Amino acid sequence: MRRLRRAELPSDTLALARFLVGKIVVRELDGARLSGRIVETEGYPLGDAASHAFRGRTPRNGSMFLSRGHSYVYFTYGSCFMLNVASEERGVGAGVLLRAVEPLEGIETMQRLRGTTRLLDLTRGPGRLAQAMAIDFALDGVDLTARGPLWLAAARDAKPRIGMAVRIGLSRNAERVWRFYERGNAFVSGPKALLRS
DNA sequence: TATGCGATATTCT
DNA sequence: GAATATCGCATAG
Repeated sequence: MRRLRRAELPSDTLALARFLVGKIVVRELDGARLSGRIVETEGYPLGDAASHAFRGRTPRNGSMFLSRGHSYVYFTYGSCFMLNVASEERGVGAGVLLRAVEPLEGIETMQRLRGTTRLLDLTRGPGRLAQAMAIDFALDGVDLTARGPLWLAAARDAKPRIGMAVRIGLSRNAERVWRFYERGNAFVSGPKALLRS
């Protein structure tokens, strides 16, 4: 697999959210390799009231202000880690949430980490995806375009057919169509009724 | 298949 | 003290 270079990443948050669908997340864990093909993302662009960066920089969201291609990992609902990709220039706070992947390598390890063998429950949804790939605060702020424990790889197959939909679980800016997904892929999370195109 | 609710901790008000 | 970029189990239809 070929690692993505920072220069390949679109420098606009929503363009990056669309670009990442079909790309691959790779997790190097104790010499083993876990990987998954991204099938669903959400953009949290500059000025978005639903973005963690909206009210400025804090200790929690600092990684959103790194240059694009760095990870931003946060914890919510008392039990779920979420993996995001910082999406703008250094000093600007914005990001793309990775909501779901399709498991490729290391499925047995993911099953152990998740405590289930059901393939569809492994990485469908942001909290599950983080658990399946052993992602926590230790991976916050990592450069995903460099060699390391977590990185992004180029797409393996042809460009996916991309659909758009509203984001999940928000109250502010909930009507914005800033979720991107691969059409027809069973690993896309959320109610089918929200898929608009 | 669809909807509802409790668990859980970090952050900001 | 309230809200939250969720999950998994429960119940009903």
